[in-house]
Amino acid sequence: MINVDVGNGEHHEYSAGITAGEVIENVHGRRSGAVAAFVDGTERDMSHVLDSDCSVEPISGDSDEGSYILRHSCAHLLAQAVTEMFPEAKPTIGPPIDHGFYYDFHMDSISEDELKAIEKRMKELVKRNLQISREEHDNDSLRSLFSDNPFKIEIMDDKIGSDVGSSAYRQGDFIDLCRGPHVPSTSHLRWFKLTSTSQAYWRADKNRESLVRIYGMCYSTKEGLKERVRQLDEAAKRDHKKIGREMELYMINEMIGKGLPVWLPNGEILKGEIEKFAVETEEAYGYVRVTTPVLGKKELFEASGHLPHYADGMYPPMEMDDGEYYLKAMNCPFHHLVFSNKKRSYRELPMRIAEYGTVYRNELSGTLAGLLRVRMLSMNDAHIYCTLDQVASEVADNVRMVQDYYSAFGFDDYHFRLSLWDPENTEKYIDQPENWESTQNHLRGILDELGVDYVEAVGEAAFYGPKIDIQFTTLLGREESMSTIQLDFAAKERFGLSYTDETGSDNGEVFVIHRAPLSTHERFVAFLTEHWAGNFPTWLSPVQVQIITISEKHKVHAATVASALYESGVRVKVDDSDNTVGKKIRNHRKMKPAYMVIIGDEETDSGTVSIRSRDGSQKKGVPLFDFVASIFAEITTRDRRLSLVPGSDEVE
RNA sequence: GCCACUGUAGCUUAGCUCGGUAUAGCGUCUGAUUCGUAAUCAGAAGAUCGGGAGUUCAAAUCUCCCCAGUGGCUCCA
Repeated sequence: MINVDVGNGEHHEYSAGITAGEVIENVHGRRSGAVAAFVDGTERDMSHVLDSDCSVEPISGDSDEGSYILRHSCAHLLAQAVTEMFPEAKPTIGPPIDHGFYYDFHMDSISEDELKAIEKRMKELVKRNLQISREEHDNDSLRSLFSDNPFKIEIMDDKIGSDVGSSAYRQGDFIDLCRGPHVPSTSHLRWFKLTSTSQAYWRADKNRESLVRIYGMCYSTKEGLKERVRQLDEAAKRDHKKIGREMELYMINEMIGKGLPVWLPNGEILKGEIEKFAVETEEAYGYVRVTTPVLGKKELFEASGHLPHYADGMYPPMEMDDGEYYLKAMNCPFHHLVFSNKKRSYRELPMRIAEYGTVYRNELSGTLAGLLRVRMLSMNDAHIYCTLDQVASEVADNVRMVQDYYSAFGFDDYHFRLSLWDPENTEKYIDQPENWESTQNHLRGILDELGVDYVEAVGEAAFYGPKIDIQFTTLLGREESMSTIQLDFAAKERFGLSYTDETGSDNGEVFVIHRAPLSTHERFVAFLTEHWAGNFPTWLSPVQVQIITISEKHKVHAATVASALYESGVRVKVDDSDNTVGKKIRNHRKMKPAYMVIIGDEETDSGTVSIRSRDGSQKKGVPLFDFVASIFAEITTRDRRLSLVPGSDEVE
C-alpha cells in the first residue's frame, strides 16, 4: 500500500501500481476536468503509475499548465493528421503557444483548402478516441524509431546525455518524440481550430530548411474557443488599417512605394497634435531644436558606424558628382556634428538637441504593415550630450517623460525592457566589450534606482549601445517597441566629441543618449488608433464637432455656432445638406467626431446647442457660450475623457 | 528578403469549381423632399476584374511571370 497526499490535508491509502488518473477519479470524480496530474509537483500523464508515497493533484484543462498540455497534445493531433494525409511530411517541432499551438513540417506548402481538410481529419481522429500512450526508450531504439526523420535525429543529437527526449508518445499509428505529458486520449481535444499557415526556418535559421508552419488555437471548452474568436473579431474592428481608411488618416499608394505612407489631412491633424504636445514638453525639459537634411554623404555614415554596422537597414547610395549620398536612417550623425560645430563648455551640458524629422530605413519588404512598420519614420527625436555623472538624471527624466506621455494618451499596457548586446555575436556591435559591460550595468542601476519593473533581453541592443525599450503588444499579440532610450559610448570617439571642463582642459568623456519617447509618429498613431478604436479624446479628434442642421431654416444659427467654435480654435464641420437628421448622423459616425451638435428650431430660438455624444446620449439646451467654454477647456487640458454629455465619458 | 494566402467601381461585395467582356449595397452626382437624433424617394454616372504575357473562336474565370496587401519567419522604432 502507498500513502497518497491528495491535497487539502487529505491522505488516502492505495495499492501500489495505481495510476495518477485513477487516484484523481477516485478523489474528484470522473468529470474532474483534469487533463494530467502533478505528482510530487511534477507534471505527469494520467497513466503515470504510482509505486511509492507521493502527492497527486489534478491539472485542470483550464489552468495555465493544463491548457498548455491540451495545446501540446493538439499539436500532436495536427501532426498525426498531416502525416496521415501527406506521408512524405516530416514533423519537426510543435510547441504550445498562447491561445493554441503550431507545428512545423518539412513538406510541400499547403493551400487553404488543404488546411480545412487537415482540420477535418483531426476531428475524425478525435472521434476515434485514440489512446495517447507514453513509451520509454533508450537512445538506440529511439533513434531507430525516427530514423527516417533527420530533424528528430538532430534534436536527439543536441540532447545526448540528458534524460529529456528519452520518451515518445504514440496515438494510433503516429508516434512523436516528446517529453510530455499529454492528455489521455484524442477525445479530450474538441475545441480547436486551425488558423493559418506560414513559412518558418528550421532552427529559426534562414540558411536552413524552409518549413511549413501550421497554426491553430485550442481551448478546454467551447466557450473558451468562442470567446477567443470573438476577441479576434473585436480586434479586427479596431485594426488601424481599417479605421485609418474609414477616417481617412493615411493612404499607401503603390506608385509612391511600399512602406511609404501618405498622411491625409485627418492623420496630419493627429500627427500635428502629437508633435505640438512634444514641443511643449521638450521646451519645459530644456531641449533646443534643429532641422537637418534627409540625406548626407557616405563619409558621414562611415564615421557614425552606420555603414559598417547598419548598411542593410539603409536605402542604397545615390551617386553624385562629389561622391555617394545616403538617405538618413537616423538623425544622430547630424546631431553629433551640430554638437561639435563649436567648442562646447561644461556649462552647456547636458545639451539636448531635438529634431522633428523623417528618417528612411530599408525595412525588409515582408515585414511592412500599415503604419505599424514602415520605411518612412517620422520622429520626435533627440540626442542628449552629457557627462557620465549626468546620464542617470537624464535617463530618469526620459523615463518619466515616457510615463507622462503614455498616461496623457491613455496607454497603460506596456513594459520596460533593458536591451543588451549579445557577447556571442560581437560583429553586430561596436567592438568595445568593457564599455558594453559598464554602460549596461549603468543603465541597469538607473532602472533599479527608479524602481521600474523591466525584463532584460540579450541581443536587442542598438549597434552603438544598450537601450531601454518600452514594449507594447499589438492587437494580434505581436510585441513591438514603442519608445526607446539608448546610451551611446562610442560617438565621442567616432566624432571626436569633447567639451572644456571646469579645469579648462579638453574633456572627451561625452556620453550621448538617443531617445524617442513617442516612437515614430507612424507607429504611435497606429497604436493610438487601435487603443481608442478611432474614438480619440477631443484634443486629438480630427473632427472635434460635427454640426448637423435639421432643415434649411437652421443654416444661419449653425453658421453662428460654427464660427464661435472656430474662433476658439475648435475643429468644426457643418453638414447643412438636405438629408434627414438620422441619415446625417449615420454618415458622420464613421469619422468619429468627438461630439455632434444638432441645430433645429429649439436651438435657433434659444441660442443654444444640442450635444450628441458618440454613444448616442445627448444634452439639450446648452447655451452656446457654455458649450464653447467647456469644449475649449476639454481640449486645452488634453482631457482624456469626453465629459460634455453626462454618461458619455464611459465610452473610451 | 523568405513562405503561404489574397487582389473585382471610393468602400463592402456576387460571379471564378464547370471560360461566352460583370452583381448588388453604401458612398458620389442630379432632381424631388425641409424632415428632431444609427439609412426619405426617384434617376444617373462610376470597373478594360492588381499589371503583363500565354492557351483559346472567346479569359474576371485556365497557365506562367511580375506588383501590391495580409499572416507568419527573419529583422526591427
